[in-house]
Amino acid sequence: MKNVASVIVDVPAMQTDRAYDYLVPEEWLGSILPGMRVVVPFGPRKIQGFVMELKEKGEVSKLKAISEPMDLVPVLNEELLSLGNWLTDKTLCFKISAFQAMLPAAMKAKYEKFFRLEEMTRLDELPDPLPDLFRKNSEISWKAAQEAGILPLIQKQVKQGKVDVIYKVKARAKKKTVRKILPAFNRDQLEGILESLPPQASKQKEVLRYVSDASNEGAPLLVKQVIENAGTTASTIKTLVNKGLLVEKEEEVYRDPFEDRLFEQTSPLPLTEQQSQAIKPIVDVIDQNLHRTFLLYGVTGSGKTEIYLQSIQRVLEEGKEAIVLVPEISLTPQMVHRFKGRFGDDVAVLHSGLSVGEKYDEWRKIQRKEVKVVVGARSAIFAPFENIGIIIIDEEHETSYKQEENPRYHARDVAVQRAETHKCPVILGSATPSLETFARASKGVYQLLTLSKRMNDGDLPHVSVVDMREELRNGNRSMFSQELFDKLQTRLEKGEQTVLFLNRRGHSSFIMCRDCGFVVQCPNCDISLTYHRFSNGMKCHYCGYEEAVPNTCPECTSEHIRYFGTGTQKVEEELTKLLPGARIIRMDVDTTSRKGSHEKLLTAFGEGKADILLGTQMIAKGLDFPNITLVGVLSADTMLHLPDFRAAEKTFQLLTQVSGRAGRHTLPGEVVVQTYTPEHYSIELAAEHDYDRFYLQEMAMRKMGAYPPFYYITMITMSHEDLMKVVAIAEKLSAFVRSRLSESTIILGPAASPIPRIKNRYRYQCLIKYKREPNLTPTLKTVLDQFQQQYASGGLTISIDVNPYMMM
DNA sequence: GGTTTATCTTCA
DNA sequence: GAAGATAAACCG
Repeated sequence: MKNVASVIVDVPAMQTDRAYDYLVPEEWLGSILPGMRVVVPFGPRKIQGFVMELKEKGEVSKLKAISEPMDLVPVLNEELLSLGNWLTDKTLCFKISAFQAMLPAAMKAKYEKFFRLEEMTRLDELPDPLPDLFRKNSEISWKAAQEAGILPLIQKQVKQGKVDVIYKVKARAKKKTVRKILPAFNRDQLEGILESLPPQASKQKEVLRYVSDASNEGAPLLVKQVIENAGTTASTIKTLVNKGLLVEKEEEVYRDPFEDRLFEQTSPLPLTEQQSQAIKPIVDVIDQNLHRTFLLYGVTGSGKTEIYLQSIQRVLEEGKEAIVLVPEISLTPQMVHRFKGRFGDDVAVLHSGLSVGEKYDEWRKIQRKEVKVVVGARSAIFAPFENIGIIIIDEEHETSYKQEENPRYHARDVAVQRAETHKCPVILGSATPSLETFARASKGVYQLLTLSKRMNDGDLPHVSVVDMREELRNGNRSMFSQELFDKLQTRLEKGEQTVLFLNRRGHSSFIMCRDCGFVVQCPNCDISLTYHRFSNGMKCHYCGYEEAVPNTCPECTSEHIRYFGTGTQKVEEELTKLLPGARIIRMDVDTTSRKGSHEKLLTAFGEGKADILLGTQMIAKGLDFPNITLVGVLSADTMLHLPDFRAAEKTFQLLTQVSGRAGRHTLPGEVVVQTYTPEHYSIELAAEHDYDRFYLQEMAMRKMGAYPPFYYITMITMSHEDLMKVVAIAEKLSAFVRSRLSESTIILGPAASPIPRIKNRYRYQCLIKYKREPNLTPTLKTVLDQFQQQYASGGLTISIDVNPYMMM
């Protein structure tokens, strides 16, 4: 009899990163299955866990029993369970983190502690104010006790055995319900009932008539609607329920994030010659149930989405499911429209803009097989489908597909892994593929499909690169070059729209003293504080530290201290000064933080309510309005100087992407790129729309620097409050790693991180570059093991990032 | 991660 | 020698 469950418990720590065995109580035998969440006793408390497998015998002799199951059916199927193990191996994360990453946040448990009277304890034994409190409630929450300042008092009672501590696991997920009512009689009885009611109860009679009439077939009616349609109130209905004439019931509903939106149904569009060529191999692979990865390399506007849609159509016809990943989808409502438009209610949407509850509901639609297609951001790659027929990753090169916290996975790798098990194709789509992907396509590891023509046969916009040093020499000190300014003005006159694009990184507005050059820095992190006009304060992006803007320089007491840099707010100010008539929409963290505001601003712009859209990289995506004929990039090279070997690649991708926003329809588009380094190949070649040459040039650079795709890299970052300690540990750690890895492997460092201190912790890093290193994972595991003690006691943290995208 | 248990400090 | 602080061990 398999009545022992091995369980991964919700304690993300090295020591607990293994399965614990529990007895399955008789009453749950057969209903507790692998992949379910359960509540288990762990030490003195109760926590959540995932059942891995059922077996006959436990590892130790006496086992505790599972307290209760948290699910009716498994939330992780067999495939996802083994995918979790794979993820753990690949990213060196805790098992529990891997499983939690695969589920919506709503399913992560919350814990709370309570005090309860021991059975034998009488109230008068306790000191004030405990008797009163326990008289009111049989349980006092830990938090409440703490807030009331009586925590030490209660804990004393606990020690004396008079009060007990109990631990509760709370499910975060709440299913949304609506109240509905049903008549408790059938239609023939209605007249009799109406007569039996007192004559003055006219409202009640009206409601009964309405309900009896409206609920044919005995379908329950929404209370809300009855109130509206019968012109009554909640209390009338309540009275009728109390009289037993109506039956009330709660019914579960999905929160619908797209409730009041209509999606116009679309049908497959005829494909161009190139599109048909590209889709053929995909369809072949679908028909043959094969796994293969395709790179769909198509210039902006070449119709990649239609290929996605028709491939999915094929997959659905075969009775299978599809996963579509898009970068931070809340930014591309247009994409949602296209999928909902084609596949209607078969589509679930998972993106960061949804509330926890909404995400949970969308996830359950997938789990219950109520949808066939999921469109979502990174984590949607874990959608619990069981019969996947295709996985599509749009804008494959986007770095948001890499999760920057544990488990540090890349959705692309997970996609390929899942597609292998499901024997289905993966399609990576991009106009500017990542070097890694394009290199694989060139080598034939991926199959390359090319779309070189724009669908409307339009030309790519003309890009002119403006040397800002030249502008400066000519005495133009503003942030707009003469050329950009002239073109802006022409657009305004013609009533056409402009998008102005500002690189945020490295140019956020900091506070600097004009006399001595002093920059206000965060006291906890080695980074300058960012000015926020909203609160007239300065904020640290890393630790959240905030302080008011000083009136005088703390260094030299000069009064010429003010904010610098080209924040979007500042650009907006200058724009209104230079072009007083222009209507501007600004999109940045400040104006888009509220839910739905992003879409609202975009819609307003699309409806022509503004002449200029000004924003950070968030506007680079999914912007597709016919009236945009000018795109301006204010400073193309800010990103170029970051300490990141992908800086050139990112610059190229970004410039290509923004330029693609201009002239997508009948009106021709123009792009102006302002830069201080016009000779840089990433800027030059982006202006020429020449990805192929950029690829060759950048590959040469990567080869020289021994970077991906020629080498794999893994980054180890150590941090500690004590600078000397972290230096010592870093030395020891890298020496150890060096001793265990092969000769051909390059180990850089240890060296201080580009941001040497965050939240008062000093950071050192070590970069490992390797071509083939079978010993790497075991070595890293040993590292984690060996430094565990200091990890636990000395406040050391080690983070390992296999294939990092953030080098800071 | 939280809790209990073992070990070390500190101070009368 | 007890109370308090800190490190180590364990959780089935």
